[in-house]
This record gives sequence, structure tokens and C-alpha cells, in this order.
Amino acid sequence: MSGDHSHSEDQVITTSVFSDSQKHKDKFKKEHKHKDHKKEKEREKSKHGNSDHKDFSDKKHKDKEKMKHKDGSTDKYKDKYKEKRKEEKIKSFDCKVKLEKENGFDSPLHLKSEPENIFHSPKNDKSLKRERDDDDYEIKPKKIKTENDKKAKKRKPQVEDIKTVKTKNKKGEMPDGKKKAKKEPEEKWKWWEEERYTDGVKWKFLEHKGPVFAPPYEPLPSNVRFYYDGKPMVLSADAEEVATFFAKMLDHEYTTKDVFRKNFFKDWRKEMTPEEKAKITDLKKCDFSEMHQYFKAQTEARKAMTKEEKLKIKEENERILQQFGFCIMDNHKERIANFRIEPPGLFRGRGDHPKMGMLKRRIRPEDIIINCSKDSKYPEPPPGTRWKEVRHDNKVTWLVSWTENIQGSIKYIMLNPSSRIKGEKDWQKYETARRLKKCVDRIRNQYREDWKSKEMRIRQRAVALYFIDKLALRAGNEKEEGETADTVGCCSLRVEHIKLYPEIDGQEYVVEFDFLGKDSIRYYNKVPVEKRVFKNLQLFMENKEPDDDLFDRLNTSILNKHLQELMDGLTAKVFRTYNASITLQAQLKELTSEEENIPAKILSYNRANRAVAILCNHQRAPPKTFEKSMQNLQTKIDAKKEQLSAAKRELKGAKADAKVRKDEKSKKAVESKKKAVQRIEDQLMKLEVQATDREENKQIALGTSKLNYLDPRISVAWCKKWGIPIEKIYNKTQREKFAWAIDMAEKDYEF
DNA sequence: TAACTCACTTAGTAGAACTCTA
DNA sequence: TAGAGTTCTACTAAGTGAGTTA
Repeated sequence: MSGDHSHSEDQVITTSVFSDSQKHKDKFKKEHKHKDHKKEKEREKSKHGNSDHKDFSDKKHKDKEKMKHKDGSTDKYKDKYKEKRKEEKIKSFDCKVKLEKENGFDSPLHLKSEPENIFHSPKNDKSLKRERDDDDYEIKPKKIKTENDKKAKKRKPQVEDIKTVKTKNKKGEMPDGKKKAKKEPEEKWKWWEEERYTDGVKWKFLEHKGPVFAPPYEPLPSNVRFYYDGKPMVLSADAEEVATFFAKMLDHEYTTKDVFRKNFFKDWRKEMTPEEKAKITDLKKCDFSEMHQYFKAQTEARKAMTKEEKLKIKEENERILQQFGFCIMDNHKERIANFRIEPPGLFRGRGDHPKMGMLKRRIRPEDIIINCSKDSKYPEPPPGTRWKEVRHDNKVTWLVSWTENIQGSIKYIMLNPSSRIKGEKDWQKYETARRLKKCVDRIRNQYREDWKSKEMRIRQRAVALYFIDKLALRAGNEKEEGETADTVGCCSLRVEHIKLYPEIDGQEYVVEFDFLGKDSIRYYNKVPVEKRVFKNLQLFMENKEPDDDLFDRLNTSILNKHLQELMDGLTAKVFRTYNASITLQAQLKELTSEEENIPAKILSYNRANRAVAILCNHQRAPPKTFEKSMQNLQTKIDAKKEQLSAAKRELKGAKADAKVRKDEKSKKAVESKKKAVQRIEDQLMKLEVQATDREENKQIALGTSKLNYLDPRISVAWCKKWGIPIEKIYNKTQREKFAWAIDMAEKDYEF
């Protein structure tokens, strides 16, 4: 694909243009003391098993190259390049997408009720903390009005009209939990058919019951002992509680890691009495095995509970859910996502996190900030306690917040993805990505031009943007050193994260990426790039140490400011959403064939989904049972083949018999054998498709892209077009999250 | 303008819940 | 019906990006 990005030789600029490079370097260069980074990387490499991963990545790359820009946009580059100057005159200012000016892409919305570009500008949301100027309203579609607008269709006004989660049945009674589960197709609130708030207001009325706190610590029975240096030792309640956190994790790899052990021990000692502190000085001498056994036994006992006991627990959970799991937001009952406060425990930071093992302390009511309406019934703190604060901020979506003690970050209780507040935002996200589709050609042309800029900062920005666009890299915010695992994104890439090959494996200008991204997931990719990008990278790396920033004059803030100028609401992450969705759409078109049956079509869908997951580097550890389950499946396939051969033999016999007898009965027998063969063939095919799908999915997680990057309307449209039940693509939770898309997208929807 | 704060989305995983099969 | 295998959900860490402060 890089071929169509090529430029003529005369456009290659010599390095002399950048003589100021080093002068500025120190100014912009951040201090990196990643002494351990290389070691960590090596460790990570060996952990992942290089050869396997290489194969995976090579395939990944091939797939990527195949699928990239299937929308045909790059084909337009050459022609557009010739007309660039002409175009620039026309579009000399910014690329703020005014619909009347956009005629490059004709992308009509094929929706029942979606007003064109209803989410015209995320700036509408951006101004949440400032008062908007009246001028801002000029760009808003007329359809969007405030609730105060008398002509606007109001949000459902009656509290009794709550039907988001539970609605009245035909008799006008509220169904119980079980009936509700069976009667899924109840009338739902179609918030997407109503007007949205403006001015950053998220709600007008909010009432909830507050959070559910973690249950208090229950001391261990006296027969479960902790041993120090081989001798039993009775611990104080506080020390014992923290000890149990460690004991519960004894089977986990975490407890073998030095950093985890060190952090745990340090924090544990803080909870000890002076006497305990004086005695317990070495973690190696601590024996938690009896505690560990006790918890294991408890788990087993839970599993072995009778049906009745299990039902009792289920009912209790349901009661808590009904009491605390919902709120009233603007006259609608909405499900809360996480109404339980995180229990105390040991921090499980991912990758080589410097704080892993630290004690996550217990959250008390005095730590909690409640957010609700002034005119609502405030949640009650537990008896004898008080909230830290009760506030009434309707410019935010959270209900409860607290500050955690590990990183000092704020944690929130928010609404479920099926709620209006989350759904609107999700819909808006895809609309922004669709607006990018309309001007992505121009943006690509621009960053290609910028590769030639006389200014280093512009070149860096342009190359970074190219990576973000081409490889779906994350933006890469700067991180506080020593506070988190050493991971990077595009803007924070360091010299040591890439290798340049003028020629390798029969390809020219290849860049090899090898770094740890979000969640310390390794990103490894070998990509041929355009010559100009390659030359620029050589330049950026000149006179730098491995741990220097590759883009020393760029950060996400600079990049996003630039993107904002190119398109209203454009940020680095919009490219990921755009490229994921456009890839899915293109792949579905390419892979789905009319004559296939439903299982084969679903395989095609999963393959399209997989292409996106590969693009976004959504990896997973292969399931522990993978090999075994594949083996089982293969056994089933073999048995089915055997069964098919037998059925075919029987059919042959029946045919021969019918030839001789020539009576009705034998004819019927032939028909029935034919049907049997057909049925077994179908079953075999289904099994084979399942095996292929599972094998291809070994290391790829499809869920993340499905939930976060793929415009659900593409999937809904595909289902409608090919008569695939939506349940085959989205499970119940996903259907709830994407209810808006399921309702509005028709079979001819185009992203 | 760098550092910090805040609000939100995106992410992988553990274990619960469900389904299938012998 | 047990238990093995699979799917779903809850959980919470780790990102992004806008706004604020010094």
C-alpha cells in the first residue's frame, strides 16, 4: 500500500535543512533514565517467544497491507496530488467540515431517524467547563435544541414512564427478574429519537442510592494460622487482613516478582503493631500456606453449595442490584455500571509496574464524593459515617467518586454502556470518525506535503500522524517516570523502539517497530514505508541515544492542536476509530459472498472483525484450554467425516435398491438417506468453520474492537442485508449497548 | 507552556454463569 | 447430572484528551 504514497525523487530534502536540529534537541528532549528498559525489553521478548510472534506479526503485517485503505482513498492521492495547489486555493483555510462544502465524499445516512450530522461538532461537549459563546450555536444543526425549547421534543417527562430497564407488562405490573430475562423484547426508551442537551449539561435530575461498600474484614478462624520463621504467630486484625490479600494470591505469578513482594512487605509493615513490626522483618520467613489453603477450600465449598444456597446468594445479589444498581436520571431509570466500591487488596499493575503489590486501602464513606441533583433524595451514608462531600455538578456524568491511594487518581461510579449518556457519546464518536472519512484524503495529502517541510517540528508531526493513520498507533501521552510501567505510544516512541532497514526481505525502506504499548502489550511490526518517511526517520534519529525521544519536538498536545485545525473535533484517537470502522466495512464487502450459508457468513464477519483487531493490536494470551479444545474439535470433525462416509455408503445402497425395486418405499428411502447425507455435511461444515475460526482467533481478542472501535451500524446493516440474526454477532449486553444502532441502521447504511 | 487535574474511554483478565456432552 | 469447556460479566488498570494552574 505504501506504493501509492510515493513521491518523486526531487522532493527528497537533504539533512542540511535541519542544521538546527541538535540545537533544539536538548531544549525539547525530556529526561529519560530508562536504564532498565533494555533489560525489560529483552525479558519481554523472551517472554513472548520471538519466533512465534514474528510469524504472527508477519501475517499481521500482510493482512494489514491488504486491508489498509480499502476505501480506495489512497487511489485518489496521485490525481489529487496533481491538483493539490488548485485544491489548496479552494480549501485554503482549514478543513472544518461544513457539510455544504463537502462534496468529495457522498456518504448519505441511511437511517430511519438520524438527522444528518447530528453530532456536528464535539466542541459542543468540549465547552463543558466554560460558558459557551452564542456564536458557537451557528454550527449546530437546527435539530439540536435544549430541553427548554418549547418546540423541542421533550425527554420523557413522567417518572412512571421509566422503561429503560424494567417496563410494565401487559397487565401493568412490573415483571420480576426471571420473567424479565425471558421477556427481553420489552419496550425500550429510544433516547436517540429525542433531543440532546447542549451547553455541556449532562442531566437535569439525578438521584441514586450511593455506592455499595466492600464487606468488612472477617477475621480468620483460629485454626487457620500464619507462621513466621516456622512458628505460628497471631496477627492483629489489620495485619492479618493485609496478609490474607497476599495469601489469596499465592498461586499467582505476581507473588514471585521482587517488586511486588517488596512493595507488599513495605505496606504490610505499615499495618503491623510495633511488636509485629519488630518481629516480622523478612518476607521469606513468612508462611501463608495455611491461609492460602483455607481460601482455596472456601472457593471449593462455594462451588459445592446446594442449588438452594446458590439461589439464595443470587437473590441477595439481585436485591442489592435492584437497590443500588440503578439511578433515576431525567425521569428514566438507568443501570449503573459499577456501583460497588473497589475492595481493599494488593495493586495489580500490569507489565513491569513499579507499584505492583502496594496496598490498595479500604475506601470509607469519608472518602466518597456524591454527585446528585439538589432536589433529589440524597443517598444516605452508612450509620455513624458521613460523605466527604455531596455536590451537584450536572456537567459531569459520574455519580460517585473517590481518590485511590496508589497513583492518587480519581475513580468514578458511572452509568452502564446501555444508558443514554454513554450511548450518545458513543454515537457521537462514530459520527466524528465519519466526518474524518470526508476529509481524510486532504489530511493525508497535507501530511505527505509536510514530510518536506523546512521545519523539523512539522516533519515530525507529519511522520507521527502517518504512523497513527497507517498503523493505528495510539497517540502516546507522556507518562510520569517511575510511576507506571514503561510503555509508549506514537508521540512517545524512543529511538530504541524502531530499527530502519533500507532493504530487507526483498522490500525497501522497512521500519521495524518493537515496543510495549498500553497494558504492556508488545507491538511488533515490520512495515515498508515511503522513502521520504524513511529518510525523515533517519534524520530524527541522527545523533540521538537509544533512550531519546524519536519525535523530540512533538507531543500529543501539539499533535491534537494541529488535528483540531484540520477538522473540528479531530484527535489522534479518531484515526483509530475511523480506520477500524472503514476496515470492517471494506472487509465485510470483500469477504461476504451471497451463496454462503449463515455459519460461513459469520466466519466472514469474524474474519473482518479479526482484521481490525490485528490492525489495533488487540492481543490476548491463548486460552489455557486452547490446545485441548482444538483437539476435541478435531476428534469431532473426524467422527463426523466417518459418519458422512457411512451415510454416503448407505445412500449408494439405497439407490441401488431403488433401481431394482422401483417402488415408492425404496424411493422414499433414497430421499431420506439423501437428507441424512445433507444434514451431516452441514454439521461437518459447521464444525470445520468453527475450527478455522477458533484457530485464527488463538491470540486475537475480537471483543475490544467490537465494543470500542467498530461503528455498530456497519454490523447491523450487514446482518440486515444478509439475513443474519443480530444475536449471532452481538450478545445480550452488546445488543443493549448498541440498541441505538440496531434501531436506526438499515441494510444500506454506509459508514 | 509545562505540569497538573479531571473526566472520560479503552483494555485485558479472573472468575461466575451458562452450555454441552458423556 | 457431573464436570469439562465456553461465553459472559464484573472488575479495575491504563490509556486519551480537555481544561486549569503556576
